[in-house]
Amino acid sequence: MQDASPPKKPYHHGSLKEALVAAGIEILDARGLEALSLRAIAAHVGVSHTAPKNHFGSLKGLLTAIAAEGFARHRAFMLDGAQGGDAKARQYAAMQGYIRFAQVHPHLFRLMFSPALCAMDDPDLMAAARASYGVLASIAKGLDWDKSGAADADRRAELMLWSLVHGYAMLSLSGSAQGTGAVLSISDIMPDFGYLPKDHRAP
Amino acid sequence: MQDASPPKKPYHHGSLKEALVAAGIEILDARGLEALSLRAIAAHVGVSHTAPKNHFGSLKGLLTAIAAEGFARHRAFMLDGAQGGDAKARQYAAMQGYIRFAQVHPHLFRLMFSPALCAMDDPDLMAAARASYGVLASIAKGLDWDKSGAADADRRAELMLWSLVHGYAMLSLSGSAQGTGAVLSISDIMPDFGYLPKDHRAP
DNA sequence: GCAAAATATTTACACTGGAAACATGCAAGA
DNA sequence: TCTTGCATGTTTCCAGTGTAAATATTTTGC
Repeated sequence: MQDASPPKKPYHHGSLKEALVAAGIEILDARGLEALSLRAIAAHVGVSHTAPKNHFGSLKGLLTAIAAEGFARHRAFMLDGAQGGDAKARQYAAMQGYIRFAQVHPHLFRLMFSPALCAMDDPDLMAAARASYGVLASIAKGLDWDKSGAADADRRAELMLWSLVHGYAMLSLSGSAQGTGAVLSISDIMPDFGYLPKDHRAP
Repeated sequence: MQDASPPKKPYHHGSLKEALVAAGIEILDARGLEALSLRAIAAHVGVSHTAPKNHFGSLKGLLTAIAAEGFARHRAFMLDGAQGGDAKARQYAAMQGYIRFAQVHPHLFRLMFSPALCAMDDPDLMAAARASYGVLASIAKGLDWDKSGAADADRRAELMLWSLVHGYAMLSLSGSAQGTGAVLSISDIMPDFGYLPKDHRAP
């Protein structure tokens, strides 16, 4: 009787593919993008620096897989804390989750939007990114922006919301916005949410 | 009788410092970030690959200078086409200029907001970035956002506008937003400007 | 003119990602 | 059981990178 998990069980290491992605995220969080070399990731797992090639083809392939996993966690951040709340609470949780993720995983967040490092046309990455985008898009409807009644009003409202939140997150990481390093709040850029409770968790 | 220009006139090359920055931007526009190596820039100017060290200290120093020049051009893009117009035309020109710059110099634009590549605390870079930000901030007042009357309403309106425009520009470069490659318009994310004339110039 | 400083080159080194040849371990078929 | 085939990793090598140190060359100040 075999395990019910997916049939692909690597031979030697056990599950090198996932281990490499996990190691990449650990290094990214601990030491930043500069330290994220193919050799460093491989050494962290305990294999030679050419082992990843079998699974990912090249460094870009590995970074793409890391970014895809990043989008999955990104989505989880947005969904976290929104279960069982009303519409407004869900809106707030999603937007604040977007920003909180960028603060907790700044280097991973940048990697996820760097076409020079990731293959943006990778199917897995696109699927993960779209799933993450879907969370934000679903709450855009309830914001009641763009009351023009135009045919593409929904799509435009999504793009507005995404641009606003993404821009705020990016600027805060670039160090151009502020130097305090304080916890960012969506209410800084959305007056409508100014009355909502402060962050319910530490950074 | 000497020239009235600033006293610092380099000795051998004539003006290596500026030539290196210009070469860097050329390579960036023509071949992207991956091709922007210290050796490539030096070869483009015709000096050894260690020559830049005398002027910039390290690659990071050179990239920082390139980013500073980028902010200067960025500011020029926002001011371009806004001379003599009314307030609304100036608002439109600035925002559209912000986005158009990101489209014309995508790699330079990314570099300007990459703390891993530039020294964001460099005085020259900070001054150039602040000057560029000032253009956007000056038009934020006229947009009449955040009518809450709060003490920091102005600063918040600036941050909102900046986040919105910057996020839109960044997302369009990441390839996550759309695949058409069409000319971006600020009216895509600002319904208020939907009635304004289309771009008055080709991309 | 001469010493000192600024500017640029040469050389060397540690590091990177990738390619090729080789070794190892698992699966299935005779 | 033995053997063939394939997926998985390692070893070795290579071109390329940024940086440091020693050296050469030119310009400036006196």
